[in-house]
Amino acid sequence: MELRHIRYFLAIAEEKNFTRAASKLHIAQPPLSQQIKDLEYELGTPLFHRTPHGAELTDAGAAFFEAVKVLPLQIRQAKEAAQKAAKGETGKLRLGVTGTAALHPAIPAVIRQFRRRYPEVELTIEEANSLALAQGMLTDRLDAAILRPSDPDPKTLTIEHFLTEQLVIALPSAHPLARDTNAINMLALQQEPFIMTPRSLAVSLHDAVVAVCHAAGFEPIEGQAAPQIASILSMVSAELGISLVPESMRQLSVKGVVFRSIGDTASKVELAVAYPSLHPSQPALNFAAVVRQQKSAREALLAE
Amino acid sequence: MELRHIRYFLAIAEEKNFTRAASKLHIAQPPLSQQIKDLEYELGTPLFHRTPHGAELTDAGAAFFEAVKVLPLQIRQAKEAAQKAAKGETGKLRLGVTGTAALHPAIPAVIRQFRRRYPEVELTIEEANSLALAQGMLTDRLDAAILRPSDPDPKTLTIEHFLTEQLVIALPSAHPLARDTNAINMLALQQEPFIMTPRSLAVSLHDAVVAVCHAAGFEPIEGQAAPQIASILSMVSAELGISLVPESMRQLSVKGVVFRSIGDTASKVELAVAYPSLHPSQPALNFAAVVRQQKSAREALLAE
DNA sequence: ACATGTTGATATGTTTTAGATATAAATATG
DNA sequence: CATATTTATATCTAAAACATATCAACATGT
Repeated sequence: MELRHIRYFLAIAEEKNFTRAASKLHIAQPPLSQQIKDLEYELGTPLFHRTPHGAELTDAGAAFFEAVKVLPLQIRQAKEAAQKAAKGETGKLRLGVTGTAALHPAIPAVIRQFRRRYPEVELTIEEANSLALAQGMLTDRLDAAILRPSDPDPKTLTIEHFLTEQLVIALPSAHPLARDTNAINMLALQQEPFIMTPRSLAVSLHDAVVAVCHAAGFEPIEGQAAPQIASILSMVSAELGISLVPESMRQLSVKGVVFRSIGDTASKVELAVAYPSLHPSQPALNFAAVVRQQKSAREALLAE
Repeated sequence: MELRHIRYFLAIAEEKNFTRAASKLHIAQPPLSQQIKDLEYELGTPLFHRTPHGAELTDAGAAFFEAVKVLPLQIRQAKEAAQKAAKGETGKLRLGVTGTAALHPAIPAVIRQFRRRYPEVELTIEEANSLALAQGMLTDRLDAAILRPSDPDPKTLTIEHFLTEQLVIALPSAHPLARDTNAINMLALQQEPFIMTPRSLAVSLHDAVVAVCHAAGFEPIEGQAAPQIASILSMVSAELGISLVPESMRQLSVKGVVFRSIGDTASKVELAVAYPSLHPSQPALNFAAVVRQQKSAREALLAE
């Protein structure tokens, strides 16, 4: 039995007439009779009473009709389900976000935009450092991530730049330099211990901090290591040292910590969207597309 | 899209391997690849990731799988539904029973047997006189009936004899002849008015009564006409006359009525099963078969 | 490292079968 | 009773499913 038999059977059941059904099916009447004959042979029972004015269902035909009438709709829905999944309109997106990015207002904006555009995609968000995110994507635990890119990232990931932000200085509020709200010259910090995330966990942030110091002409004194942004700020608050953090951290107001701009040296850290190069899921590609679109919108806004 | 595509797709999804799926489907591997390619083209998206060690579902493939995995079962069930209906194991039987037959113990036995043999058939029973039953079958209100056959029944009905029963005399209990429990000679009744169903409603019963009188050598005096068996007996009870009724009526004990056997003359009325000759429903044929079987059983029992 | 055995894809020929055309048989209808 | 319906049958054609042979890609094991 093939779907053709079902389609032909249903057409005759509806038209109650072989000839009309055949023309509706865009075939001639003899092959239609033939196909129904084959179907009846396979079922072992006639499905229609043939009369000189058409055809009507037998009891067996009526029972068969009840069982198969939903099939064409089911087939159409199966097709649509496959196509929606292929377009990434259904399914799931396991998204990773690096800890120091979640506070940037562009990130929730991107996520909001994605949810609006793809409401049927089940979205789960995981927060971790950039290294863990990269590994998550390679081990198929994550589909895409917002992270701070680093050049030595393996070629197995596709990374698309999203935005660049400045670094700012996080100071204990009791620090002498905190009295002034003006920008601070980096050289004034060359004796301070720098609280940093270990390079192994967040390559690009670490390197950016070091680069700023080098540009100012000194090597930073490495103070306490801290794996997450929250712990950095509480260490600053505890007066264990100072830190350079992305400016979006200003969103976070922590007691005993003030932020100051860098006065003399240019600095930048990047946020990017990443997904596996090998078999990226369609929702991941769609998410990257939303990021690109948001990036254009941001840049148009900044250019005004 | 044809069911072949679904079957092939499901086989590969299960085996996760084109070659193994092909041998399971008893076809070679190239046509299988070709069919899947065609299916993917129709859906507009790949369904499998081909790898050097087999094939696994894409997201679209997984969505398609969820939608079509029940189809083979559904097709099988549709087939079975048609076959059961064709065998008369499902559907309905609208059965008519003539009023003077319902009391014969063989009738409930037949119905009980049919219900046991065809438990999924919806059975409705209607009681009416033989004429109404015959018309009901010709106007497709009834599928089969137990009735008292009469020769002039149109050739549009198939009638199969079931059993023959004797007539007995129904007397008011105050009647002088009721004092004796012996059989009564018909000639003793030639002055009594006979309460009868009109010939137009129950040809064979009427004719049988008249035949018994003729055999005894007299013309019965027609008394009150009564359409149903219950009214005959209450008229006898009211001493409006006497009546000849099928012996199964002895089951009915009506106050003021006694039954006596006919002493001298042979008499018989028949019960038969009937169904339309033109398009008998399978349940009707099955019912007739149960009647035949019950008839054999009865005759074997009586022959002992 | 390289031969070997997997995998699925491609090319081409054969066979099956769906469908077309022509016609017949059956049965209502004017 | 002729005519216009209906579905069924016979025969042919064209499409498509399938088979065989072969290839290309990749993993694996000596």
